[in-house]
Amino acid sequence: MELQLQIKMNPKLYLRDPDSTELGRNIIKHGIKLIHDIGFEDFTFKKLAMEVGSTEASIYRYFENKHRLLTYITTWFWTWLEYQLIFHTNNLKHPREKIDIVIKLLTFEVQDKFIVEHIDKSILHGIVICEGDKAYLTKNVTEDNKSMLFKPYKDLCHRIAEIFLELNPEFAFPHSLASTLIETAHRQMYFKEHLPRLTDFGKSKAVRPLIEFLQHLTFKSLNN
Amino acid sequence: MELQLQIKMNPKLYLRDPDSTELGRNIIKHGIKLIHDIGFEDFTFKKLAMEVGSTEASIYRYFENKHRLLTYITTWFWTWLEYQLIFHTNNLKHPREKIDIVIKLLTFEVQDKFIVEHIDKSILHGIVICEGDKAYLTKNVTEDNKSMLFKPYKDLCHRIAEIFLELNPEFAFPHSLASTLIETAHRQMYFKEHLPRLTDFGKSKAVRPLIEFLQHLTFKSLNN
DNA sequence: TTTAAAATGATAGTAATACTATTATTATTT
DNA sequence: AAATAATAATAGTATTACTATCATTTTAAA
Repeated sequence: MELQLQIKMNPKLYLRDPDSTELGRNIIKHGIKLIHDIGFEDFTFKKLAMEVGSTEASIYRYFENKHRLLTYITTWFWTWLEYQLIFHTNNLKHPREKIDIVIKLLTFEVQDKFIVEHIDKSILHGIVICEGDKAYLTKNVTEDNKSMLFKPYKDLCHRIAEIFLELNPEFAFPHSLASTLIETAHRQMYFKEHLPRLTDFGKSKAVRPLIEFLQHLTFKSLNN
Repeated sequence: MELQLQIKMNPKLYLRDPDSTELGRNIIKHGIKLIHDIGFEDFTFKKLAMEVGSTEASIYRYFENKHRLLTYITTWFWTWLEYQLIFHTNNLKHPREKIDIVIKLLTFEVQDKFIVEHIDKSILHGIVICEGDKAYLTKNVTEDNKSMLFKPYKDLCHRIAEIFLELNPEFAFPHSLASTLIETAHRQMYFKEHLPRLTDFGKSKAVRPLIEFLQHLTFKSLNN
């Protein structure tokens, strides 16, 4: 069973809703692919226009600039992740099981339950790992934050924090642990692939050691 | 007592050693200030040349591009941090105390023991928090890594990992915990200032809660 | 079904960025 | 004092990051 999914995005993320037109969806689709292939620094709207078979000017009608597009797709990812989290923890009783789901979601080890025809979530996950932080590591954070652009990330963080509190209602740092878990999952995956000496996982494809590390970190931290 | 310090940098980081000339040191000095002020994205060599009172072309004789300059200064920071760590843990017996030093160093709560006239380490710390990750989050990681550009970061990470193993020789993830601690310290400081809802620290200036969080995370993780 | 409105494509253009090259001038070293 | 090296001044190129205009196509409303 898979569910059709349409995520309603904050209108401040775009000039024209990319989800409402064929061209818009193509911008997202090829944008994800191109950013993944050449990296955010080398990515330009001109190159994207070539891929899409459209023009630079047309893409600028959808997004103010490439940074907004990056914020759009990473934000989309956080929203989707929260949906997945809700879905997969729905029938679980024990917070311990829910945390296992959180960790498996962050390491992309959970079967995707939602269909979105034009978004390749595995590639998108790769972008979030490599480029995701660049969405908020800018001089515009404060302004973007006021426009609520990071709300989905905060919502996800808060939801995870609440699960932590289920397990240990006395825990003093649920949000910090949640954001640390999210960031650490991604960063350690990046290190594992590109700077393995910063980890203890070796360069094998296995995600098992990473999952164990994240579980260790989380549960040790929560059991006071 | 303060010690004069000169850090020998990997020659692959620069075209001409900025530490060998007045102009070179000015490039580092004003580079740090300017990146901090306007952010790495808006930072250009032309603007830097204005600040320094020199020309774009002259700066290009020192650094291939602005990304190399960023890598240079962040790498300098890691080397300096390792020196500080060695210095401050020198006479300590118990690994517990050493870890406390590590955490205080990462949150900039330790008195600096080294003088470097042209580098403002407090501003540099700010850059490492906001822009530091951009040094390795690029499509050039692998190549840069082969040129050993990230060695100081790995060395620091390894040194911290060894301290962890002193406390718990059985611990399976010393390097991952070390890199997580470093990254988390910086990221949580960033969140605290710009996206406080991702933390539990509030927006007050106090670093005490952050230090407690990092201590909690580290010691709980290590005591098996 | 026609008409109006909206979206797109094609094209052009501007200011800034990210460089490279050349030559004259100023320091430094021998 | 001559040779060498570093810098300043200047110019120039390709690319980036946009904005503007207008003709054409697509979509929606009357």
